[in-house]
Amino acid sequence: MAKNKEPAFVEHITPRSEDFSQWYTDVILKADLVDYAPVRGCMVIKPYGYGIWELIQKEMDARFKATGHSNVYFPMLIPESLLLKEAEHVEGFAPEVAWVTQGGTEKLQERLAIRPTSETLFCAMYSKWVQSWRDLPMKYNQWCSVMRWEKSTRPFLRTSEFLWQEGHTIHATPEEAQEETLLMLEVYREFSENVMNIPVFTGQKSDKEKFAGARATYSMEAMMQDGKALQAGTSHNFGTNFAEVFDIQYLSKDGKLEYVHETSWGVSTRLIGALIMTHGDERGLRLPPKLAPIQVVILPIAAHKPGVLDKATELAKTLEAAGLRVELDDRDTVSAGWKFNEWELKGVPLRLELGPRDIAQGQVTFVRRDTLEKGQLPLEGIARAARDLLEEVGRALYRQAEEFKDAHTYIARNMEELTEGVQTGFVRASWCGCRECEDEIKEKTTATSRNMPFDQSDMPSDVCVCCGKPAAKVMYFAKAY
RNA sequence: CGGGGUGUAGCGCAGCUCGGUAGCGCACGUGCUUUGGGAGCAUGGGGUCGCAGGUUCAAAUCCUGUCACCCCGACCA
Repeated sequence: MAKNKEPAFVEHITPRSEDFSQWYTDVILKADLVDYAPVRGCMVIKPYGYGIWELIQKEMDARFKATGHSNVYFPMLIPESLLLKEAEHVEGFAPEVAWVTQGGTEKLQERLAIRPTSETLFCAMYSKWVQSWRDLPMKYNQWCSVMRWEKSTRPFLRTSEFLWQEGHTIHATPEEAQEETLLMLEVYREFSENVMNIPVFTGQKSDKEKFAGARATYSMEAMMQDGKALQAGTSHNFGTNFAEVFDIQYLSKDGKLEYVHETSWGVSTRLIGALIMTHGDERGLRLPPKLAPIQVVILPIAAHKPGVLDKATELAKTLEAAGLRVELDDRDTVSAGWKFNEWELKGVPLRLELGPRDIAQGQVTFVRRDTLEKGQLPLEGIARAARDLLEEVGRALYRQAEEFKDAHTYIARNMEELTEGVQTGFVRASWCGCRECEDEIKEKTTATSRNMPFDQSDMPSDVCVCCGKPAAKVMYFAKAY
């Protein structure tokens, strides 16, 4: 057999190196994460894809609770008058709002927006609920879907309706609100690195790129394997901007009426897109162990031979008892070779093969999805060994992503270097801070400002990469999804 | 929104130029043989050709419109 030929399964997925976009589409469809819905721009998230989202929710929600937040549910419809209250906010979202204009057979007196985000609704309710400083802070979160009438869509990255969580909090002081804003960004960063195994750039957005109605927006930006940026989570500080418009006031300790300071923060099913584009390879998905709906797949080999299936079932039970998410693939309708490729496409982090030879020697054959490294483990103590291996897979995925990120992060001192850098990655540059330069950079390179790192100490240059005037900030630039 | 492409069986495609009984591979059903990297043979089932108009004795094929999806741009927290 010709060893240098590509294996047959490669024909089923467009090579990642050849066409990254098509590869992405092929992988999500073939791994059975989503399907296109009959509604324009909408997708159905299928069981395997939704399983990933459920695990994201579970991990994320525990972190929200641990930082003192409670879950609530707000309606999906927003009266037009409410949405129109904050001018900057409306301007930002108006072009992509879907409207309900009729109820049953009657035309509505006032149009209702299908929520593109819920700041205005939260504000309306907060203004009813807050009386005194004793009511503060209020720290709520909701898991829901929102709708934005996007012109061009891609599964998980940009769809008309998408699932997310939106946290909305109000505080007595600016200091508390800022602390909350940065705390939740930190929650997102920790989650991304430890649960998704994705390194991120955290920092503050420019005025141009900040959220409509926010005083300050912070983001985490992840680098995809084509070098483009994916905004993976945002945290906003509104100051008293919305409070003044919606009249959210409280009576302070010394008896004065004060406006509350408000924050909001969110992540969405876009994170699943980030997983795919960060870790995926030519064979398909490589899921981080903490988010894999199936962490270990067990393949009985020559399952018709006596004892094999029993032993495999026993192995599955042992691992399940140890708290692992296990699938025993005992299908007799497809060959072992087929199963190998299928589970690799679906990104299961660890595969255990159990055949007559393994059983005779009291061992199991393992294959790591991240490296495809193959070896043997004793059946004795297998649960512990499997758990250790899964942890190592997670660490290895992170290391690999981090190496890629570091190798594709460049320093630019002039426009030539910036232009070249954003072709394959992120560019760290000094910036004067003015909108004109940001626009010019986008015009010339199609790259946008991503965020300004918190550590501003290491300036690439003391003049702006674009206009040559004195530099004010270190900014990352990249092409973005 | 602009440029390019694609819609024919569950999936991948051919047929369209030049109108004349709907095809192929995979998958699926049944039987036997197989089983450690995408098994083999035999046999069988499945399609208002994206949708709507039009031309014609006759349309998957020609004409008009429309919808959806993919890629590249533009736009966009």
